[in-house]
Amino acid sequence: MISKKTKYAINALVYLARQHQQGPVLISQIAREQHIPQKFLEAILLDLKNAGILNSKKGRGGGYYLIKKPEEVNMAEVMRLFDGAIALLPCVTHRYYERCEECVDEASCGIRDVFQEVRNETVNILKRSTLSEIISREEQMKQR
Amino acid sequence: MISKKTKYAINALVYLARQHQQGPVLISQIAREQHIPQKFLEAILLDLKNAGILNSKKGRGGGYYLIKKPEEVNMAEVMRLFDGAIALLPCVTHRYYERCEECVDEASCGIRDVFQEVRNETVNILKRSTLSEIISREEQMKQR
DNA sequence: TAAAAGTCTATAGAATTAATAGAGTTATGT
DNA sequence: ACATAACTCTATTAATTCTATAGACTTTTA
Repeated sequence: MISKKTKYAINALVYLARQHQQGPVLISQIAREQHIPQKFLEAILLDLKNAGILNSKKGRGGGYYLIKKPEEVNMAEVMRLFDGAIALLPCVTHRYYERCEECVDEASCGIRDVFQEVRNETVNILKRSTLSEIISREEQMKQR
Repeated sequence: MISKKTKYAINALVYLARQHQQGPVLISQIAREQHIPQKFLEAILLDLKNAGILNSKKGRGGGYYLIKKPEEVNMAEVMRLFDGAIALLPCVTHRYYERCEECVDEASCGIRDVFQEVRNETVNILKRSTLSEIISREEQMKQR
């Protein structure tokens, strides 16, 4: 399961992507409308800003806004930022690789092979799932 | 990430499947050869027995052995047994369904739609990954 | 009938996740 | 200039889950 942090992050991003290029949005507004604890959300938005996805403006009339294009922000990136590796085994990730302590022979491990496949397929799906993709799917679903 | 419990379970199952129909295997032997803490393994094997995958024989010459055919035990089943749902979101599972508390409108949720896809693809892969499938892949990898 | 082997209950330590509190800093509009 | 709105940072805590261990008990069989 993904963490609440990731889920909150995605929801906030979709919310902000919907008002792309309409100026900064208050943290308090995002928190209220997306049902996210405000203090928790502050930390999340800050991480997204440090990752170069959002930017913020201080003072009166300030808030957070998207700086990447909605079609350039994908779910794999967001998940990695908050939950780390996407793979289900430490020995099948590129960036967070770690050997399984109990492993007898990694090179011929059939389990590893299976989860390698799961990881690849999952990353493929998550990479093509961008904010704009999500929003356009939502519009389609609403129309029916 | 999957839990160590699931990982240990899979390793123990593959180990037992390799000696299918050759009589009971000692817990202590599985623990030693697969590098699994023995007491922890005992609990795992018991769960697998209660799930109808293994059976045990007590007393001298006893131990655990596979009662399902190796081609009938798949990774989806094992993962669900120890880690619960395979899906990454509570709202996209069949057996463990739960609404996301913070969700504004589930019916038109684009995030849900994405993770639905991930879940379906993952379950497909895990279901076709049986013990015999894993073992035959391992044989292939060893030959090279 | 003793030893080998599985079964069961309880507990504890470690790690992670989720959430909150509060002080501090910065930018803005008037 | 300056009050205010808003973001930033550090600590702390509560809750949950995961991993592992201990020990007593029961069953089976040579």
